[in-house]
Amino acid sequence: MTMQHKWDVTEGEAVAIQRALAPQVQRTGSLTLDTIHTVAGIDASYKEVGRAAVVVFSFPELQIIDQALATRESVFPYVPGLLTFREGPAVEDAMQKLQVRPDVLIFDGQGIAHPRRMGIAAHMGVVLDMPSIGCAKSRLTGKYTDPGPNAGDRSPLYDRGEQIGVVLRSKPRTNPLFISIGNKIDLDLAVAVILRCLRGYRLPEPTRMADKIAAL
DNA sequence: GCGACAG
DNA sequence: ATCTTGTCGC
Repeated sequence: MTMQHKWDVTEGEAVAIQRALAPQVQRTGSLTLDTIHTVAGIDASYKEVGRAAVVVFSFPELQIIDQALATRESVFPYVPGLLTFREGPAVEDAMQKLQVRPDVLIFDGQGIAHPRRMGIAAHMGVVLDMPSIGCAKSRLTGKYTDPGPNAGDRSPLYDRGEQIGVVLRSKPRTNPLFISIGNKIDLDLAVAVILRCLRGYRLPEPTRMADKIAAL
């Protein structure tokens, strides 16, 4: 059974929560490219307060059909590996304001490509009990060889004997994206969804738009 | 003990 | 994440 947890915790408690929640991540799902009709991009920005933006797009048309914004006092500091405890609260608020419940969530951060396999996409996927994908702009953990120079070229991301994600060249002459599953989806479908959300920019349309809207 | 380190 | 103009390259 999935239940909620508090966000007002110490770093030690945050790590304990990640370890306790990790077993609840579902690395496969029942979704397919044909049953996905909506995808949402999620991102947050920080100044005095934190702002989280969620933008829902029709899929595969990629037209905006809903969006929500939420602000929250930033309490937890940015600590590599504990990003969820900084951005999670605002994301949770924004998700609650949404009128449409998207089929898949795309986060600007890691999914299971994380030391404890609990990056923000995996964590929020479990808490919200929704399919989710991690689409980070840089590496947190894992080893890989640079993917080829063409759009679509990819190479596996490994850590401790298992593949935890895919390093994807989304656009020529730009740094690759780090794709990993969040919850209730498999890696192949996650990559397929990201590829179909690309529109000529390095970032997929959902997170690119959420990024733009979250910026203060 | 020395690096690495999502946003 | 954020501070920040112009500039090199496709």
